[in-house]
Amino acid sequence: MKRTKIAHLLQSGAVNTTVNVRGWVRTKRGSKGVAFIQLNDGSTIHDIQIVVNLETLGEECVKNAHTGACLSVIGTLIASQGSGQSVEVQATEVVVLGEANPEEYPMQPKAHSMEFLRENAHFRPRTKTFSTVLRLRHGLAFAIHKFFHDKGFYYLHSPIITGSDAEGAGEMFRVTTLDAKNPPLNENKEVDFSQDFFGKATNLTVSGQLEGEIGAMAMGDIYTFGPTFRAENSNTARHLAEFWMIEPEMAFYELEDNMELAQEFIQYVIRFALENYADDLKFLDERLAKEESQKKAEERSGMGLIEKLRFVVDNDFKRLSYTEAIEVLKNSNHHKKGKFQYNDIKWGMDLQSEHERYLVEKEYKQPVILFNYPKNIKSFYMKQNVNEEVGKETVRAMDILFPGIGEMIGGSQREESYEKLLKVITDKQMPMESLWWYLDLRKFGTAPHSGFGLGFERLIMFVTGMSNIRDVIPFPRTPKSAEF
RNA sequence: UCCUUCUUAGCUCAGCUGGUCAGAGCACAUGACUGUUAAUCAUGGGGUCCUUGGUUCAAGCCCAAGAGAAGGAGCCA
Repeated sequence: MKRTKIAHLLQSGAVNTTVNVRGWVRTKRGSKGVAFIQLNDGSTIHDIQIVVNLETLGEECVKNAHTGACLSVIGTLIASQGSGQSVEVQATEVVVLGEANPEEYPMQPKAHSMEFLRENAHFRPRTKTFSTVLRLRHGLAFAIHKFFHDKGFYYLHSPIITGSDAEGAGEMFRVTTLDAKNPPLNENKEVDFSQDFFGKATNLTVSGQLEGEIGAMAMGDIYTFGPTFRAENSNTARHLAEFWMIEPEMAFYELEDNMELAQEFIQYVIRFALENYADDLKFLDERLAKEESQKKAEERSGMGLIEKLRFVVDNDFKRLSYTEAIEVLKNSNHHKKGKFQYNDIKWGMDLQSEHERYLVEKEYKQPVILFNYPKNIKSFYMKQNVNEEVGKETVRAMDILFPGIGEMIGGSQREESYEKLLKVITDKQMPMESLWWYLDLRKFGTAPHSGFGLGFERLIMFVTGMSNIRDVIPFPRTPKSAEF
């Protein structure tokens, strides 16, 4: 008999039909004559209740239906006599496809700590919270493709292995087939990468942006969406060594167009989640409310998860130039009372996360777009603003800051002038030879263009309300941790 | 990488000033119960107190080193 997914079963409500459901046991309970099994197959957050009449079917058939076991159940979908659910399956046949020895199976029908679940990442998707996160992760990925596709953007597959070491976004993972114990050396006693697989030193990509610009300078609007890798030894709830990034790159976009697109994009995908994953979000909303109620009053965010998402969808993000932001910080009571750890606020400094958090969480209480940053603290490829006083040069960069997350998006208008870009590269003593093709884009048919990068996991964190980035990716990669 | 904290039963944790301190709840097993919703009730099994070394008459508790984890910082997305 053909299997019906639980999501479909609950939606159709076709009572008095015979169905076959298959899934994993959440809990089993019951008395002498009847057993109740909560079965879940991942298709929805909701379980289906299986009712087993032990007198007619015998106790043996559910003896091994412990938490975690996989079952195939044939039965009749009926209106439930109980109050916890509207329909249930009155079983006529229960087959245990895969047992789960309760003495050894680590998952239990109770709340586990997120740490424990990370250590059991192979069973983690069987929990309510994590399967909900995974459904939303899928939904958001789909929404991202839909948003860009509907706008006429092309999905460009930037390389995972890169020979370019000039992206400057962070420490890189070396990719090599050379013998780690005994690598070939050149005259200078350095590793001779000319003998390596690619004939040169290669790494895992830290960003697809530079390749994205190649796409934009021919296809107009493109986006990349793939894994990126940073070998930074950062141990925080907001960083991963392997994470997914979305990087659109658009020809003929100025910084303002870039900011507009970024806001529209975030609002679109969040609206998509609200419209298509209401049940999952409701569960996360309640979960977060429970968590919040245990916090001290001053640490509470004051808004529920769904409320927060609606707010972001319905309101324009606050736009603020870096220079204005410095003024706001300087004039804040927080600063005057010396409450910032780095309280010496002056133009030209890189904003610390406490400053960003103050702006987003205390001053404006909404997403904030900061733009026009000092040239000296930003990347080489960003376009410089014109007519500025000496020592106060800025570039057309923008960051979008989110409450609880920090930087969600970093982007800029790119320098399209060959001469200006060449000068910056020379001044910064960057390796010209690996950037020849990047410079060629300016030499031949250059155009104003812009783009940004969005950390997919940080978006998922915001939408799900999860507080640790390791809990929004199936297989987190962090320093000292690559199990599974 | 730095700072702080943590590591006791399968899980979540308690364990006071170093001296009946090997404990609870849940889970699990067995039994009871005619429809349960984290079912309930009774009984039971279950421990390298992270590791190593030290102090002490005596260490789960104090000290040192190591391992792992969490939170914060830096870096960033």
